[in-house]
Amino acid sequence: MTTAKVRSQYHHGDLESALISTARKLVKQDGAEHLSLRQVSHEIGVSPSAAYHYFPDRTALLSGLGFSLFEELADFQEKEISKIPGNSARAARERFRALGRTYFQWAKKEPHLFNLMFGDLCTLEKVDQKNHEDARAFNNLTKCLDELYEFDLISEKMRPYGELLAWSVVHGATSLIIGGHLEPENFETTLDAVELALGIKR
Amino acid sequence: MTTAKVRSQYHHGDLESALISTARKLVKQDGAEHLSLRQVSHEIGVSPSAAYHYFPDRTALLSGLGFSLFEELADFQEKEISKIPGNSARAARERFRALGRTYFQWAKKEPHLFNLMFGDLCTLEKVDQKNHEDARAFNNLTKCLDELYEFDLISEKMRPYGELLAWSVVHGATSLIIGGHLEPENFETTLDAVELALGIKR
DNA sequence: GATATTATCTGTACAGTGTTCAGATAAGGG
DNA sequence: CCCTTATCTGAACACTGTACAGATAATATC
Repeated sequence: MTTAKVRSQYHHGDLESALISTARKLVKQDGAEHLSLRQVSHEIGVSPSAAYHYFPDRTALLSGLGFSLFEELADFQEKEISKIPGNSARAARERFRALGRTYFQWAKKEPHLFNLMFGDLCTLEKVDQKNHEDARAFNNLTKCLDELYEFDLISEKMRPYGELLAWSVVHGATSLIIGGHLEPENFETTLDAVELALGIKR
Repeated sequence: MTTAKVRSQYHHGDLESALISTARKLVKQDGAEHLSLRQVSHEIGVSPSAAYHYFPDRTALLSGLGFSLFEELADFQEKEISKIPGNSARAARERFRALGRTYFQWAKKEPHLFNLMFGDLCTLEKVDQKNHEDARAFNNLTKCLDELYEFDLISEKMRPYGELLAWSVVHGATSLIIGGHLEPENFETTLDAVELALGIKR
């Protein structure tokens, strides 16, 4: 269904995306450390060693999945933000808040996938590609902050810290809440704190 | 050496702490997902099934280690902060900054251990004990913020958000830098941003 | 001090894992 | 139609977590 190629390939579909998508399903359920290559292969109906034609490693499949999740998160954020139209100051402020909220919402819905993205497995490898991935979310954040700045909704003193502060605090609160170190109702409070911190007027 | 009991136990030392400390060593080197119970046992010189008398599970050993790391981090922070004496406003500000810096420094030095603490494995289980662990770091933060407030170094408006904002942003920046999504030199900038955000006067 | 009880660890076994590699099978080009 | 190339299979190896029946040492009881 999601695959582009014709369904009736003779002894295979397009494996690469099938591997990633069923890996996604299994990681979503049980977490990254419980993902078994053999289980993925079995679920697809293919031999255990078939995957090695597309990924050199189990961890390569996982980090491949991880990178695709950065796209997925950015898609989700952009889709939600596009629901807030208008060129007003109020709309700009709501879009900024939605950017943080969607980050949290997505992670809350898919904690195992979120932990894969920011865990040990996507850490060292393929720095170039990864920077490409999270750059998209970062650019959205910059766009949002620029918009706030145009409407004079963010203090000049704090503007240079905008991206760093907003991303760090949203990511940190999300991560701590998912890990059970903070309660979920604290997230909106944190967003309030960010707005106050950046000098965004109510 | 670190063990309390006499060294010459007949056919065992005190295994529980030996298990945790060599698990610490191996996770520090290779990350939590590569920890093998058999390797731990072999390194200690004990049978593979011996560990099951102290931990029901491989993940139980890992989360046991994880909890001990919260103590270790708090120890490190308290040790460093105690190096900054005095009851001055300047000292209070430096202690606050040191609290964030030590969090980052420790994580930077032990990224695999840090990822274990806040990864999938220490997420769901034993909520009571975990709250006990990170409560110590949280109390230190509260103490620091109270001290700042006494010296009138933090705005009244922002004080209620102090713990949430500081912990989230420090944890978030740390996590993002360790994951390679932000550059390390951004951390001090982030601390500047927090101080500005909380209204701490230079 | 000898004996029974309990805590601690061993040995073996099983199912499942990642990974390799020589070959089978199908697809597509000459 | 054959032959090259991409794709997948099957068997094999070393390793893993875990269970369980027993061995061994430490401790308590008489």
